[in-house]
Amino acid sequence: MGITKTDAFTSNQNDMAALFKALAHPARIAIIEFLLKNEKCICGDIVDELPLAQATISQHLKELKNANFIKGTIEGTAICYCLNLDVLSVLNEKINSITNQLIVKNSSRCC
Amino acid sequence: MGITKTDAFTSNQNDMAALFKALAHPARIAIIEFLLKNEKCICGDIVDELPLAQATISQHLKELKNANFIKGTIEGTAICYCLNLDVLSVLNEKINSITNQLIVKNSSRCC
DNA sequence: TTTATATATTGCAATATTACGATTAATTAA
DNA sequence: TTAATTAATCGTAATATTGCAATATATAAA
Repeated sequence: MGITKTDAFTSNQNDMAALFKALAHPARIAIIEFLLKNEKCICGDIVDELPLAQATISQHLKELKNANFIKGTIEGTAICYCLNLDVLSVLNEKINSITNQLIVKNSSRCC
Repeated sequence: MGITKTDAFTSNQNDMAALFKALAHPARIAIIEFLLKNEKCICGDIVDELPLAQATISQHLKELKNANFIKGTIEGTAICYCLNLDVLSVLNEKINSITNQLIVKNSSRCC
């Protein structure tokens, strides 16, 4: 059906999936890497950097914004987008937690 | 177009996006959580646990397997699926790296 | 006010994903 | 061999995503 059975899963499972989904496209990874290495982080710069149309990049920025990975402030006609440390920290901790649980459990693994 | 411009991005960007994509569904998060807390990890058990049809779960398992998050060994008529620590560690390090870069940079942030 | 500049939104076509019933394949038990 | 069990694959319908041209919106400069 192409539709995810959201109701069938816990809100934590849905939230985690949404975080990963926001990062599940190379353009959005590229945007995050670009924001990491640049002080100035205006949409126009990203359009110059990536081989995608302005409308497409605006769409990817919107998805990253919806997932709270980035935040934008208006600077004249331009918009300054920056990474949001909070959400990245949350994601980091969740993956750390899974990896650590697995390391502990790994002595009694079945495969 | 619904098609991602894979050629336009670095292989590292594509690889990272693929890892995140494999985790971008609540059912696959649920499968990973299930494998984390259970010693026995056979497909049938997951079908009992999740409110999805066997064919659907098999598909999700295939995606996790393709991304190397899980590995399966044949046990009689059943298949024993387990988490692959290696890939989780790689993902963990990548996110750690991004988060740490951002923490260092955060003193001079623009937003 | 008019014009230029920068980003967002809309509409649409192409492709991908999700879900499931039905079937197939492979192994075990009888 | 036959029947039972388990997981993978196929076919298909419904929905989502990606990408872009065109347009809209909003601010700054002239």
